[in-house]
Parts: sequence; C-alpha cells; structure tokens
Amino acid sequence: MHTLNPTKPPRRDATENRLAILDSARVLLNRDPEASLEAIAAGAGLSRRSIYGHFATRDELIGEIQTLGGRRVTAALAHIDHADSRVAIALIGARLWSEVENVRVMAQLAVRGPQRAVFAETLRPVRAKLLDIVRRGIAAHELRGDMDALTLANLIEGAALSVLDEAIRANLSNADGHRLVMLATLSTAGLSWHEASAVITQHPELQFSASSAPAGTESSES
Amino acid sequence: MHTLNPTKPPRRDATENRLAILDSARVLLNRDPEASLEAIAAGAGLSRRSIYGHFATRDELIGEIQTLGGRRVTAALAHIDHADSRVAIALIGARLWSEVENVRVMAQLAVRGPQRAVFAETLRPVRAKLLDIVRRGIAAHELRGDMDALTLANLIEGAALSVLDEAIRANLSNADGHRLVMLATLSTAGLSWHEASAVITQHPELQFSASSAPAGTESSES
DNA sequence: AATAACTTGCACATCGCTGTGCAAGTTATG
DNA sequence: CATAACTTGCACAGCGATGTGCAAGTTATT
Repeated sequence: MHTLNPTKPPRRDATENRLAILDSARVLLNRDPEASLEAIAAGAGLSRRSIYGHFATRDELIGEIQTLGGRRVTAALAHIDHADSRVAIALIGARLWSEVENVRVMAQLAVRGPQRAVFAETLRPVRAKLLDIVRRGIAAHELRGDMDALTLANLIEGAALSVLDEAIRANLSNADGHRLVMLATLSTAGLSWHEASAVITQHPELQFSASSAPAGTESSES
Repeated sequence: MHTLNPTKPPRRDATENRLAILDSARVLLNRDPEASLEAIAAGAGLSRRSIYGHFATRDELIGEIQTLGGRRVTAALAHIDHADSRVAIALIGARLWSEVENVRVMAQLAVRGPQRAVFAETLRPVRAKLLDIVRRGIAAHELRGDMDALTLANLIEGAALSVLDEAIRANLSNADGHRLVMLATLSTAGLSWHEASAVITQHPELQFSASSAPAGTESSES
C-alpha cells in the first residue's frame, strides 16, 4: 500500500513531510546516488515506513526529484538572453551555480537514475537554448570555430558539471564558485582567461550578488 | 575458500583467465561501478564461482584493478616533460586519452570504490607532476594567473576527466579524442582556442599517431 | 472532543548479491 | 597417461535493501 489519501486535501504536516523527504533525498543522492530509503527517511526525521505513505516506490521518489529539479533548473535558465553569446554563456554558468544542488543531482540521475531513458526529454529545452546560443556565438566569431556547435555545447555542459563538482568538493565560497563556473564555461567556449575575465568584469549582470548564491547550502565561506 | 594454488607456479590457462577477469571487470566497471561478479564473470567467459579461485573477495578484485590501472597511468605519464608547460599539459592530455579506459575506471573507483581512502596515495605522483608543471607555467606566464596552482591543477584534472567521458559517450574517433582532450586541458589552463590550436600544430610530438591511440578499445572511427 | 489523516514499529515475503563447501567435471603439464 | 591444477554447478547461509500488512500510536482539523 502506498499513498493513503483518497483524493482529499492532504494535511498540512503531511505535505511538510513530503517536502522534507524530497529535500533529504536530494542531499543524500548528491553524495551517493544509491542512498537507501532508510537513510533518506532518517535525514528527513521520519521512519522508513512513512516514505511509503508518500511515494509508492523508490523510483517514484527519484522521479519526483528529477522532474522537480528539472523544473527549477529550467526556470532558472528560462529568461537568459543576451546579444553577446559570451555573456549569455557566462550567465548560464552563473545560474547553474545558483542551482548547484539540483543540477548535480540531476546530472547523477541522468546517467545512473532509473529513468535516464526518458530524462533527456526534461533537459531538452535547456540544451536547446544552450545550443542556440553556441550556434549564434560561432557564427558571430565570438566562440571557437574549430568544432560543430553540438559538440561544443556538450563540452560546455560537461565542463560546467565538472567544475560544479570541483567547487563543491573544494568547498568554495559562493563568490568563488560563481566566478569559477563562469570562467570554466567561457574557457571551454574558446576564450582565453584574459578574454573571459574581461567579459565578466565588463558586464554588471555577471557580478556576484547574494541572489546568485546557491540556495539551501550554508557552506562555509572561504 | 579462495585462491586454490598452494604457492606453486600457476597453470598457463589459469593466468589467462585471471587476466580475462581483470579485463572484463575493467570494462564493465566503466559502465557501472557496481557491476556484479556474475556479469564480470560472464564477460570473461567464466562462471561466477571461478572468480573466487582468483580473488578472495570482490574488493580484492577491485583493488587489483586500481593498482594495475594506477601503474599503467603512472607509467604513461612518467616520462613527460617539456620546457613549455603548455606542451607538457597537452602531452598529459594526449597520454590520458591513450589510457582512457584505465583512467576512467580509476576516476570512478577513486570516488566510489571501496578503497577510495588509500587511493589518493596511488595518484599522488601523477598529481604532483601536474602541479609542478602548472606552477612553472604560471610563473612563466604561460598559463592563467588568476588562481593558485593547486586549484588550477584540480580543474585541469576535472576537465580532462569530463572530456574523456564526453569523448567516450560521443564515440569519437581516436584522432578526435586525442585532439579534444588536449584542447580541453589547454583551454582550462587559460589558453584561447587559437592559442591552444597553435600550440598543438606547432609541436610534432602532439600530433596524433597510432601509438597514441587508446589500447583495448576497438571503437568505430567516426 | 471526535474524526479522519498521518506516522510508527514490527513482522514478513522477496530479491539480488556475496561468499563458501563439495563433488564431479575438464584440461594443462610432466 | 596420470596427476595435480583448475573450472563448474548446485546448494546454502548471510546480508542489506525494497515493499506490504496491520495494529497501535500521534496529531491536524472541524
């Protein structure tokens, strides 16, 4: 037996608990993509049994995390646009940093998760946007021209994820992570670090601010 | 009960099988770091039971792979040196590509493997070498100067691994993978793609050749 | 305070994986 | 060919994880 509620409005604490579970799962799956329900429940301050009141199966839980994370990341990147593709790419890097936790768990699940088959669909709009920017950038000679747009887009994505990992592992401050991810994406896009730095300092919207800090992580400031 | 042989010279087919097991394990663990012994045995054309004739436990098998892979990668990078740090870094990228399979499985196990605690030790010499090169490069203003050497070395390592993944996923040809890994490391090191391309084309030892192809992978040429 | 919603603990069935014992095969090697 | 080395299949014990049933608690809501 799983969800107990027969199409009635759920109780307030129940929905809180549901969120707590999703939260705990997101955090734990970031460390270990096969964290047990036992551990996840503990992290949420609940018993393992209770999880089955909210999610029929483990896979359903993970599915929720995927779609939720997907929504957040998509939303974070939705309104990005800039005539200069380099600025647009840096902006993407910055937004990804502000959503590190969601981005990383999604990356994990996209590779090893039970739904990896259907998951490309979720990421399609985001990837399409990046690909578009990259195309424009190559045409405008703002980005490197030695490979096709799709490959470059994939590499930028890979670089961003790798740096996200590195930044978390090194426990970087929010400001440092912010800058590093932008630099990494721009470097991969073909800019030298001088050019990349210049792009960043010349555009106020790329400066770090509290609102561009990752949510949910109260990591130490270096 | 594990190893059957009482300190006698092992039979010829036995050692062959041992190698086959290690080989299969290396390949399968690349896809799934928790591949079952059943699957590994099948990949080696043996029965699960036979594995226990060669390795006492799963962890022992994985330990073997780690140290073996570590040896190969260390050996591949041992004799690299060049006055120009950029060339040295490109060379490292090239050699990593020639050892993709070992490198990737090591990266996996270094994070999730049962021995990850002691494993940093194995990689120490390689990392020290990279760090040294990076230091020299920064001092000589050949590489980016906007972060400390250790961070940059870590980023280069991360970029290399991420591109290795990407190259495998995209099923790149040997020549393409070769070039891409070098470009990625150089980009991360601070060069623009123009500079990076220039470095590569100006140094014959960076050109792709059969001997710089990854061993063991008969992947399709794109 | 009464009720329905939710949580919990325990017991249990199931699954997949590891590791071992043993007896019967197969194969390298002298 | 004779022997020791190696492989195999089967059976079994153990572990940790998922998922379910149920009865007894706790808590939000009216």
